[in-house]
This record gives sequence, C-alpha cells and structure tokens, in this order.
Amino acid sequence: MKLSEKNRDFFHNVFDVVRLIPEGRVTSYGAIAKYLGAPRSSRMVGWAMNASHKEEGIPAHRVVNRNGLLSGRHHFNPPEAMEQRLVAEGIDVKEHQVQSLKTVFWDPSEELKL
DNA sequence: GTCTTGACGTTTA
DNA sequence: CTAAACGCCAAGA
Repeated sequence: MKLSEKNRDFFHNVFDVVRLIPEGRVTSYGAIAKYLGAPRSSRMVGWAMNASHKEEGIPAHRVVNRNGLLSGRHHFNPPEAMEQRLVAEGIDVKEHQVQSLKTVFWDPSEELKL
C-alpha cells in the first residue's frame, strides 16, 4: 500500500467514525486517532475535522478534546452553534465544556469495536 | 525548498 | 500541583 493512500484512508476513516457517533454522545480526537491506529496523531484528526466543513453529514460538534472542552467551537459559524447543538441533543454543556463527560463519552474502540 | 501554525495528547521536569 | 517539551503530520505563507 502506498503511503499517500494510507493518508487518504486516515482522513476517510475519521469522517466515517464521526458520522457513526450516536446522538447525545461525544468522543475525543485522541479516541478516534487511537481507534485508527495512530494514538499520537490526534492533531491530524483535528485537521481532518477542519476539512470536514466541505463534507456534509459530519457532526463535528460531537467531537471534543480529552477534557471535554469544546476546543473547536471557534471554527463553527456561529461559534456558539457547537454547544448549542450538543445541548439540543441532551448533552449538558457549561462554560464551553461537556458535563458528565464520562457518561456521554462514546469510545469507538469500546462501543464500535469490530 | 524552509518555516510556522494548528479542532490534541502524553510525558517529563 | 503547574509548565514546558515532544511527537505527529498536513497545509499555507
């Protein structure tokens, strides 16, 4: 497999996993990266999300950082749309941070598995 | 071609 | 406890 193909695959997989996030749940960049076999490449997940603006059906608002902080809210339009949507799905968000993260967290390695 | 920046996370001091 | 360094790699300047 060529290296460039693998990179494309990584991005594709990121989009795929994000699409699979259930309503009312959130996951982290690191969890996705780890699931894809690149636990140290969480930044790439974030970069993939940046590119996800072109795509449709990508609930990027359900992806937060490890602390449950809505680190990417500034990339939304308007920036408040992210937490607004999360709240609309039943997730409690305070101060740009997901509450009860442990409860709503959706780990692809555990939930999706194989 | 290089240099910087970035939706992150872990490790080390 | 907090702060900084490092790894990771894709785009834009």
